[in-house]
Amino acid sequence: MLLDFNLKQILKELKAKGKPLPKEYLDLGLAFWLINPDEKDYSPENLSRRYLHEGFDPLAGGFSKLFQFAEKKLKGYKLEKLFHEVEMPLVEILADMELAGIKLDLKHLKDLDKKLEKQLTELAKDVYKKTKNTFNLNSPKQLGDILFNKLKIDLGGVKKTRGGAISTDVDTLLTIKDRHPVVPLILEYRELFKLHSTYVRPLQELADANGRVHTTYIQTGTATGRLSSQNPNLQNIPAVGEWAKEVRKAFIAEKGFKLAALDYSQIELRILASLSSDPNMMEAFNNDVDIHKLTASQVFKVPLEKVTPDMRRLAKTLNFGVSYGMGANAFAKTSGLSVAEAKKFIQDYFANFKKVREWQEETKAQARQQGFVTNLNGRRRLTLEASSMYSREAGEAERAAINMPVQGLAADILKMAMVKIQEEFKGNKDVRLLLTIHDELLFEIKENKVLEAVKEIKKIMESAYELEVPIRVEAKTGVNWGELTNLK
DNA sequence: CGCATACGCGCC
DNA sequence: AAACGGCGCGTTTGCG
Repeated sequence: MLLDFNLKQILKELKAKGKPLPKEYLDLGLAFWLINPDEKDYSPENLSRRYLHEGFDPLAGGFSKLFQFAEKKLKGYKLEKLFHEVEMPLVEILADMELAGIKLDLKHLKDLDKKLEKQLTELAKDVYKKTKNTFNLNSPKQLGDILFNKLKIDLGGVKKTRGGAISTDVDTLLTIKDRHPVVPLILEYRELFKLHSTYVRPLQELADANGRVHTTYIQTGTATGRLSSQNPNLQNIPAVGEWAKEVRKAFIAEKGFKLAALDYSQIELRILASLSSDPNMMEAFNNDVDIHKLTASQVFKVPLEKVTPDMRRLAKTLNFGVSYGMGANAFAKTSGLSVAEAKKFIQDYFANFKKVREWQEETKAQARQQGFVTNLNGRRRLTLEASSMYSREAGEAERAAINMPVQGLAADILKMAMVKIQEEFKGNKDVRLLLTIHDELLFEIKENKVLEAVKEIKKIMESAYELEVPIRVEAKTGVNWGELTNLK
């Protein structure tokens, strides 16, 4: 039995050298992450410091002693199954995904790069002209000074930052966009600069000799059970808007292959329906009704046919917000309603989904009383601040507490599906899992195998876990990530 | 000079 | 005045 930290890295190195993998291995960092996922650092040095007060010196006894210590805790917390059957098998899967990487259309990126640079130069020039000033457009401080001190734009409705400065974020710029002709230019500059500096430019630099980029997944990177991705982060590639589409078009399939994206439809809301056993919400999913539309019809008290796109959009915000514990203030801000109206909508929402509120209240009580919450698989997270005397702190912990069982189970379901998919397609060179984006898996599949493989993957994903409502997966395919089309 | 922080923003 | 859960990253700015 090989016990170590960073086993993914070890496996990657062995694979790269064509050497055989150890028969049995366990990752200690992962074990300790399951025990307490809120630690930032899962190195042996830090764990030693962290657990010293329990009369234990991990470094003294070596990794074997350390694992004995972890094993006891995993057992006590009923986390062994998650550890041995989900997280550990995932290590090699992630290693393979990282080694595979995803192919980039470097020519497309270069063209995009040029277009963005040209646009940015023009926009900046225009901004300097309209403000009669030359300054660093990327400095919120300088920008705020120009907009509100030099141009004396009205401050009505403009908020302050944490540090007390006048905010220049998108929300602020949108509220003042009709107060001065330069503001829309700044909004556009912001959008394009972000795309260029965060995506288009770095991606080109990170591509290997075959034009593929290799992310690194951090398996101990979140407190809820999700994965995170870094260097580059391929879980936050732009998805909305025309420019975003151009960026996504740069992610392509190898010659002879196609990309296939399979994503869980409304997985978190399905989980919420299931956990709360809310009859109303369960019925929607059992009957395959559009949940946002249904919510709209109930909150607005109109028949389904009378739901307008605006009503649906509002209901969608409500549906998402509720699982995060959103209050009237935040809902008002994101929906454009007044706080009073927002409050009313949230009330109506919970009147319709009574059991959802009950479940949330029970979970918050648990968080306060036991100091931790768990999801259906035993995945746990400490919630010590839930009983804080500071209401802001307690509120934050409560919101995290009601979110974790939902987000954490969604993460588990995806991970369990990944493990099953790997078992099914082990050694199959025609089907490669490339990326995971929380509720979505992106594959590269040999052209003539796409239909067959996608059908099988979809089946596995939809049956990876049994909820009280059906789980649905949508599949899309195409030659690049920006132009995928539905596959049914 | 390097480093940490503030700010802002991309995704689910 | 008042944070909506989970992340990673680029740029600016101020500090040692």
